Amino acid sequence: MLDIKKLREDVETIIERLNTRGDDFSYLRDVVIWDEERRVLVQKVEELKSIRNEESKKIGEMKRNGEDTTALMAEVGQFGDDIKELDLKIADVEKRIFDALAMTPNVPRETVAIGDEDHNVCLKVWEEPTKFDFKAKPHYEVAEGLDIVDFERAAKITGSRFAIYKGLGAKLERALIAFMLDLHTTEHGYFEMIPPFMVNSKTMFGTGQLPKFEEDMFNVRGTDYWLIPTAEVPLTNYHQDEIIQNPSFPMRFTAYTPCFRAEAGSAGRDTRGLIRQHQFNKVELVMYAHPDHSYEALDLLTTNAETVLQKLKLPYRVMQLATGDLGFCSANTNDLEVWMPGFDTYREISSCSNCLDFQARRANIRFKDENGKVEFVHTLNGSGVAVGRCFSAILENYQQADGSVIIPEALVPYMGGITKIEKL
RNA sequence: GGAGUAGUACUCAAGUUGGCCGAAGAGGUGCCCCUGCUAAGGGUAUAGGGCGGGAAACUGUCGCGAGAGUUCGAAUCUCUCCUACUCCGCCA
Repeated sequence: MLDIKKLREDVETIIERLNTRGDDFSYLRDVVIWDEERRVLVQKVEELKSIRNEESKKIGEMKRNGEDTTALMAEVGQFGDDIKELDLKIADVEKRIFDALAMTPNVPRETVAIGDEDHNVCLKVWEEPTKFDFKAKPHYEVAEGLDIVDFERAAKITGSRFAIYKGLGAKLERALIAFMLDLHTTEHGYFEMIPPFMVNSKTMFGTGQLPKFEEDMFNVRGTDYWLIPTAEVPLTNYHQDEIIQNPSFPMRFTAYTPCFRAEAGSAGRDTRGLIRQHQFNKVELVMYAHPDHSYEALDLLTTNAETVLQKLKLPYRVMQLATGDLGFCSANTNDLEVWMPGFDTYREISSCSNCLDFQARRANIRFKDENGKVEFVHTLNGSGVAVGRCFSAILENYQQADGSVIIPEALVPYMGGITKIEKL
């Protein structure tokens, strides 16, 4: 949620910068006008309420003294209707403002390149793409060759875009989850949680999924519960409606959860394999940062996610997203893209974002500093990393000519000493 | 899932024949005094926050789980919802 006070101050600059996302945000000028209307109405109604409060108090005193109050009661009664009418007008204008702001994304950081995804900037390349002396297969062919992922039966028991991990495939997925959580909790200072995998609408609003992206989520029929599209949702909302006393920033949370996405707008894209599933596993990293230091926190968060890929020796690059490619809540996002030999390209495996106070305003997450000043925190989130895509990247980068897959050294302890997955 | 009870400030808790309650009291915490440096005693302060007005001092309004209603006026009455606890049912 944008700060209405900032919008008041300089609506033109904000519109200009929002427009770099590739949409038209000139409607925000109306929002500023509505806000002025609102303040005029508020002043009027509060004046009336003040009088009414005073007169009502007087009635109470008079009644106690046994005086006749019918005249005064009738007089004050007149205020009631005016107050009611003004309150309705205020509610109406507030709803218009709220609805508009609820659908308005965050303002991109000034330093972010302007344009669509072709303008994303490569900040870093780690290691050269893996070389093979045979033709590298895509992960789904490797997986099916080893019989460790079953797409057909998943389609039978559920539907398309689902997978069943089997045998050493299931073990590898589980090993990755444990490896990532251990890394982040013991070496990077994150606090581990297992949150609910369903959340209510208010929580979905807090992190920006609702109201705009409703069709991308799964809603549990007959309830106000939604399957989480990422653990960012429950983790970021953990301190929803709270004032955190003297926090030690950056506060760090991590969780493994499955993630559920309807993929409404991606029919026909990535239909084969594990890249785009309705359900996938992810280890998520969430930070609350001091407003003055949230970009340092973003660097740290990105580095923490990178460490996963470095320890697994998976080549990747870091891309700073251009304005047109930024997510709704984000002001600045670094994507980690892992090298996928089977596709001969880099694919996103983590997305690390600084949302500034945008989500904190929506979820009402504040803190009180030593001076007693109450402020919104800055929230950040990033994958640390997407487990299914990491699994796929391992299959593609560690595949051998005979169809087997070497287990990355860092994972061997988590695989019970197994160093290679071979066809049985 | 059924039935009942409750939800007041950092904590506990009074207040529910509507007005003198934005809220007694206790604990906790801050500051001061006495003693002394281990207890203990006395005094005093301690809603935060949202939304407005104001250069500021300050001030208005809304806040007693949430929302709506009745009324000149609601913590107190009515309705809906949420949460916790107890009992029953079911169950990993």
